[in-house]
Amino acid sequence: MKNRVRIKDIAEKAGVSKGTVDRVLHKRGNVSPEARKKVLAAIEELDYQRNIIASALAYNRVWKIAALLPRPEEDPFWQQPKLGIGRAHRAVRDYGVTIDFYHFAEANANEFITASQEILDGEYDAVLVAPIFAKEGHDFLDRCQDKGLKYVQINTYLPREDENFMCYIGQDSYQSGMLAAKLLSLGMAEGNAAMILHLEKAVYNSMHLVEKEKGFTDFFNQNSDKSISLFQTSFEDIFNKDAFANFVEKTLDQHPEVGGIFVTTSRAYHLVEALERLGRSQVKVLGFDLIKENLKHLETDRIHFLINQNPLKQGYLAIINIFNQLVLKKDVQKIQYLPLDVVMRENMQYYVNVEEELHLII
Amino acid sequence: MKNRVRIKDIAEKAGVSKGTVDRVLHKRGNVSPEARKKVLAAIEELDYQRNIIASALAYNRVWKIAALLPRPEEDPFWQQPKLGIGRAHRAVRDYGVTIDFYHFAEANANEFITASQEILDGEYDAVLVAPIFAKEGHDFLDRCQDKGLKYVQINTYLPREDENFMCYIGQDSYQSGMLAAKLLSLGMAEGNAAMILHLEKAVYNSMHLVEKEKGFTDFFNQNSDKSISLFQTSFEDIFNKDAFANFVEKTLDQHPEVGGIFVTTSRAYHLVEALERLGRSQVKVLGFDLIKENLKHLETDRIHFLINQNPLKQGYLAIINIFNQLVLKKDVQKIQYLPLDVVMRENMQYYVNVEEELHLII
DNA sequence: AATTCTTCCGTGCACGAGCACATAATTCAA
DNA sequence: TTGAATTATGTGCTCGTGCACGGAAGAATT
Repeated sequence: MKNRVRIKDIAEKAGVSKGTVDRVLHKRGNVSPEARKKVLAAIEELDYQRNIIASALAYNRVWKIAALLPRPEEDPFWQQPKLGIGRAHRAVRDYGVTIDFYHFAEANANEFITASQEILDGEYDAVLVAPIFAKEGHDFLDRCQDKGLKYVQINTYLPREDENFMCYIGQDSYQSGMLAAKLLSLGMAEGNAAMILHLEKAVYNSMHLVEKEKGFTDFFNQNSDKSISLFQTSFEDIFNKDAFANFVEKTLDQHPEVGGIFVTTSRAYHLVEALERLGRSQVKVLGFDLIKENLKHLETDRIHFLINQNPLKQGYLAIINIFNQLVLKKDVQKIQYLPLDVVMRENMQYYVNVEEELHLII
Repeated sequence: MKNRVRIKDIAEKAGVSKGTVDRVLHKRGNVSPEARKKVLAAIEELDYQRNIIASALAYNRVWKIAALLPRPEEDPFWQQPKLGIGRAHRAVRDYGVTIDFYHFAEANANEFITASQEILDGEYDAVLVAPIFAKEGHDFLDRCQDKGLKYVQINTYLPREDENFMCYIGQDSYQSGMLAAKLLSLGMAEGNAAMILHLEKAVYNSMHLVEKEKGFTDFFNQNSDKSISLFQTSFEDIFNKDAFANFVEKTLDQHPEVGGIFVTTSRAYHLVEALERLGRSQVKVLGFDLIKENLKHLETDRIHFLINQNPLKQGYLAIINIFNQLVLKKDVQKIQYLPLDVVMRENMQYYVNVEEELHLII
């Protein structure tokens, strides 16, 4: 590593010792104005940049990060961010970063509260959280704020202004609705209808579902080259297959002109299985997330489009961003939207592969 | 950084000195079988993993990488890999990695030869190359092989078997043709025609254009739910706008049923401008690459789809892969296809943003 | 004038791995 | 059985940065 400017070089140039340079660099005080000036001039002139490697080695400290996510055993979606966090951890481990996982059930806000309390008591440097409960999420982040604990949000965005909010990594739900509408509209003819289907409990507590629906309807309002009618439905009890098939059948009978169905959650595969039972597979289906169950149907073109939420990347980038800010002291962007990947049978393999093998520094 | 197992810990556990452990780890020999056995047992038991940070600092060597690409001033596409290489360089700089750029004109194989000779003379540890000339590319890689110089290919893949071939980072051209066909077919009706348009000189010297065309036609052969006819055209002299407009007009007059045009290169914007002059903007257009000229038309829905070749990521990952193999001594995958991103007006902003700010370790 | 207290600055060790050199143990030859 | 050659092992310095400690110089107090 020749030619790289070292602290020692600055010290020589400025005619002081490396200790003084160090005090200037770290703003530790106890430096005379003249010495300070000479050091700063030397830093400027030689274009000094701290050697991160040596710095990390010398620091020899532990950066404690907590990750607070829904239980991955219950929903395959949440395995992906956890995987991404693990990958990122391997990339930054040698800098002294440790990560502890805390989990809660997706339907259980109390578990969220309990886990978040443990984190607050745990002397962490930063926390990565998926604040899927709006109220409890805000409460937790308020307390992080009080305690001076830095946090990164993934997947769900709770708008925040305080100093400790590092960044949000996730999707633009509204725009994903727009994109869904565009994709479904491609194959639809004049007079067709588009159906919005929420397969989730308590839809209107989930801001991102509301936003998706809004984007979807706005697209059709703004693009009126074909006249397409819209309607919205939802169904909660998806594990009751008969009831669900009945519901689908009745809805389609009422709306025989349906040309496309927008499933706002990751459960498009349930719809497809119902459609198949009913022998109504000609309608186009769009859903979210590259989970196994969906991919199976994408491969046979029964699901026509999936929008990828990049959950692995969400976890990966959240850790990398914490690392950049905490350890490398870089500024990071507050809102980081991941791309809305359009996945079809013809390009799915690459997204699935990428999930398997994110080719970054390990 | 507590609890991490160090060489010293292994030495103590095995009852030898850290020098002996070092000799075992680096297979330097001069270790008695018994000592070796004890050391290996200790490594196993304590699950030792080398501290990359400390290792890089101690190595204190320079890794010289050469990058051989077309001149970015001549084609905006090639600015992107160069940007990606720069980003990656910042991420690995402190490990002692240096990168020198060599450029050649896209139409000038002699410049390629000259530059590659300089690289061969330059004592590099690895070279990143876009071997867009098949013959000259193979010649160069043969000489790398003779000299023991490791190489990574981006963008264009020349199949190689030798030891020095590290990996290929780029696209699957055949599959991108398939995807293009699927996308254009979505909006087409029974009896429509799809047009393949090569806007490039010497098309049949460019393997990737041939592959794209093949994928495109294979899609329609394999999916015959609608009967769509296909035909192929090409035009070289794109900078002669009148001649090109004439050509487009004549072609469309001969094929009035054209519902979609597949532009196999990054020059879709030329087509769109010609169509506009002719007042024939209703036909769907698909092209490649998120360059400024294309994005302008994507935004107004005159280009309907762009397939992203991820040129920035190609450059970024090429360097990261060299780093992983050279410095960190990890195995890397030989063929790494990047995803085929479907970009439309509704999701373009995210891909453009990502190009601006790749959020990785800097 | 002698003392404490600041302010300023330099020296030296630590981090963990790599590697050169010195030294100890063993083998082999004469 | 002694000396040389070979093999095995340990010691200590290096990389660049961070930080603690201690000393010097000057200001403030008695």
